[in-house]
Amino acid sequence: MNIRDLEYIKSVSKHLHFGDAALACHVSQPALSSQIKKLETELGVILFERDNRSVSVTDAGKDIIALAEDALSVIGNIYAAAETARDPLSGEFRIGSIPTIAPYLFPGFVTRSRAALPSLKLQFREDITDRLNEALLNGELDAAILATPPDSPKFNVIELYDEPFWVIFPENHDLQSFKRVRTKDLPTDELLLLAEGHCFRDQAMDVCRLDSSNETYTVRATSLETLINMVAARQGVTLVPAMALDPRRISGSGVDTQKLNDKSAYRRIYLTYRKSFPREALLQKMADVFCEGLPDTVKRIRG
Amino acid sequence: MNIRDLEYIKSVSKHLHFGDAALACHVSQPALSSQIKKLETELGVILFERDNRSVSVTDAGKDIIALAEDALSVIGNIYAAAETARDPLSGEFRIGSIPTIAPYLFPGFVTRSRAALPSLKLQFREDITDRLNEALLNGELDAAILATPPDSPKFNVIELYDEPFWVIFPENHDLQSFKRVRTKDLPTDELLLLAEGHCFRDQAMDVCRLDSSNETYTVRATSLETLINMVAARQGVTLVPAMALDPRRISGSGVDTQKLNDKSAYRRIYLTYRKSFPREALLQKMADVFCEGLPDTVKRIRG
DNA sequence: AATAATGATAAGCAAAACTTATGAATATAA
DNA sequence: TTATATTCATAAGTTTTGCTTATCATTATT
Repeated sequence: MNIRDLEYIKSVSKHLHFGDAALACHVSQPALSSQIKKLETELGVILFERDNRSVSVTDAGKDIIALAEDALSVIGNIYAAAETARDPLSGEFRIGSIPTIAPYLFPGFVTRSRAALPSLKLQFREDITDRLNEALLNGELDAAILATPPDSPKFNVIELYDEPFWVIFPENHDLQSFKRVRTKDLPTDELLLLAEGHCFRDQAMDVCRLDSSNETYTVRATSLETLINMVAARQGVTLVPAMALDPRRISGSGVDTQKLNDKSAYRRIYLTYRKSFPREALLQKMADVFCEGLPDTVKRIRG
Repeated sequence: MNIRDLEYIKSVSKHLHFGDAALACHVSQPALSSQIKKLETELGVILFERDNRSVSVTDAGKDIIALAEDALSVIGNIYAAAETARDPLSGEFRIGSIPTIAPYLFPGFVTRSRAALPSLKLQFREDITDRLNEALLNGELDAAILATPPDSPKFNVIELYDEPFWVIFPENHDLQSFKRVRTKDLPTDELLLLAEGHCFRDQAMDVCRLDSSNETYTVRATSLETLINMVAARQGVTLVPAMALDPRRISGSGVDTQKLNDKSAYRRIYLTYRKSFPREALLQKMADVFCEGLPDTVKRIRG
């Protein structure tokens, strides 16, 4: 038996036509026919029932072709493992993050990684923490940038940075008079929050010592942009993580900002990945690239 | 890459010695060495670190050899599946027959095949000839027991037996006085027939030299049971093939029977299958099992 | 009856894999 | 130190395998 034979029978079972199958395998039809015949002899099993007009897969053939596809998939993994071993900084990489990080962290990262990791093919996904953790577990993602500690014993993390929280309030709001705003100064009845499922909602409620029983507002934004716009419309005040403070957006938009001055008013950002993920070197390098471009409003942990 | 290459690297990783590994693979040491070198070139990864005195597996090699062992295991399953499938007397088999054969032939066949073909999983279908031929052609059936010669040049047949026709008439009918009934003696105006599409209808009309223009009756039964019951109700007389004569059903039911005494008053029963069907041995065996249990009223062709 | 489609077969060639013989490096023993 | 043994690599030549092109046989279509 031969790996190519497995490709041949897979191809025939797909095309149900020896000529087309051969074409797809880049060999002549007689070559494919004779290899299949030889394999059938070796196995002692007819895989395809064919007359001069049509081809079908026998019952035994179905079982064997399913196994052949399994084997080919494992062999594909061998090539992939080799490629990874050859250069862990190349290949595909799927990374996700949450709506309160991705828009502020990923754009700069893309730019810098083009230089630092030129042969890496990145794919991004933005979703809430729970779904990212799930995607990570089942292998849909290779890593995620999260604001929560590892969710599973199968995960490892690289700690990236600590991100303080800022208050955003309308111009001429009472908060303007404070030199240093602390959580106890916040008008919790005016506080605008993200929707359920967003971890920053929980984090904001946490530093303000609110729990769900305190909820009086029906505002459920799904982005910080929305929250800031609502503050500008004098609907209330809100908290945002430091990275969301874009001076160009803030200035002249009718809102003011202050750093929240409690020691505990920050969140830690992690690069999370499966312990079994084999490209450790790539993860370290990516963590570096993430941290390179961080603004001074956050506190790096690495480097 | 080659399946044998996977065996080679597995062997080397086990022995950590090229000579011993080659011995275990029944090849010369240079053959094994050169194949491994070629594989390493193909993958672009060194699998074994060797100096002239010792061999060790590289980190990349460990991953790849683990995958190679996975692949070899799946390939082992292919051989195992083939071995299971090789027994042509095992597996699924879908067979069909017509309403004037199936009820009389299949029950006994099921019983006997449980002994003779214990690992065969049989599926039965009862339908009219045309639809069985169609099902056979498009692979829905593997074989059919029919009373008509092969319908397509793609079919082969095994001839099973010749089945005489019998007359069934009400007790005290005129036919009772005949020692030997011949077709010319039949009261064709009293003849009850199956519905269109049943081959036995055509066969009965044939021996009686009737054609469709002679039709005067509206009786269109779809089973011989119905015909016999109608005869018992003195609605006419009918013909049935020999296998349909169940003495237990006939005796005391108000009907009498006589074998039709013309030489040509019989039909031949065939086991029909696609020429391309690969399990010839199974078909022969099944033909034997079918013929084993035939009553003396029919004339076997085989054995 | 002619044409097209399709899988099988044949003949010849090219590539791959194997064998034996030998080389090169190094550890071991005298 | 020098000879010997061990071990993987290399070389040369042969066998095996797999491929290509050309062709056949069968069957469906026009």
